[in-house]
Amino acid sequence: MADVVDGVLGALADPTRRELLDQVAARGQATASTLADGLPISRQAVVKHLAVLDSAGLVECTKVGREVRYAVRPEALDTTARWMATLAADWDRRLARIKRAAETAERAAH
Amino acid sequence: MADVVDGVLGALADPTRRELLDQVAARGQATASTLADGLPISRQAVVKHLAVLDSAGLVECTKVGREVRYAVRPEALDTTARWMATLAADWDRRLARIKRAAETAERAAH
DNA sequence: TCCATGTGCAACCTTAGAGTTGCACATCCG
DNA sequence: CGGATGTGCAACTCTAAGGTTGCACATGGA
Repeated sequence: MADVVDGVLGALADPTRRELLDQVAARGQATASTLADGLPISRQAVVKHLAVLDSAGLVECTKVGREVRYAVRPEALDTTARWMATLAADWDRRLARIKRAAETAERAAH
Repeated sequence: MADVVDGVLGALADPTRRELLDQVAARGQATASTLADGLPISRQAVVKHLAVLDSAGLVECTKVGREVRYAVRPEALDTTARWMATLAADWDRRLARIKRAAETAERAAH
């Protein structure tokens, strides 16, 4: 799971890749050429981004004739969301414990 | 919220920063010098990472005498986790709709 | 007061990655 | 078949980010 999270976080760090994901999700399917039309970057740049997203498990690609269609894949994103939520909850628990300990010490000081 | 998510994703993309967050969370409080002792990088590198984490809202720092203590702050992480979970759910809905449409078309073709 | 400890600041090095361009290769269609 | 369209591959540029080092500036304690 750590590998998945690592890949997803690395992939989502780039705003352009998030934009690409939004586009692909909105269209259901999309090719690198089509996506490049709607962005201020070249097709090759889009291809590289899609490769990163693919190795992170965020998209999958299918060859249809001479074109390659990309679609979104929610599993890795879901895994990462759960990891993050768990981490946040863990932090909350630790902070609550620390606060409690501080209050106890405070009372003892009086 | 987009700003928060952007900052958090950028900050969490680096493995060293995730390690730092783990350390800070585990200790409750920690200084840059202390953290640097347990990592193969210099104090200055740690300071830079903590600055990134701070501007992402993932940690907060307090000056105590001549030292600066860092602590974890869950809000931004929680916000990002929710954003991500919502996005994953959105993708799921879209994919389900597409699948349904495909099956309907399949039936109609017979 | 003097020294040790902990930070802050600034200059510098190095590399990963975001982006580009050019061209070759495959596939569809008139 | 031959041209148009869509990809793949490779070399190249450029900037930002991670990391280091050196030194100056505070603060606590003997």
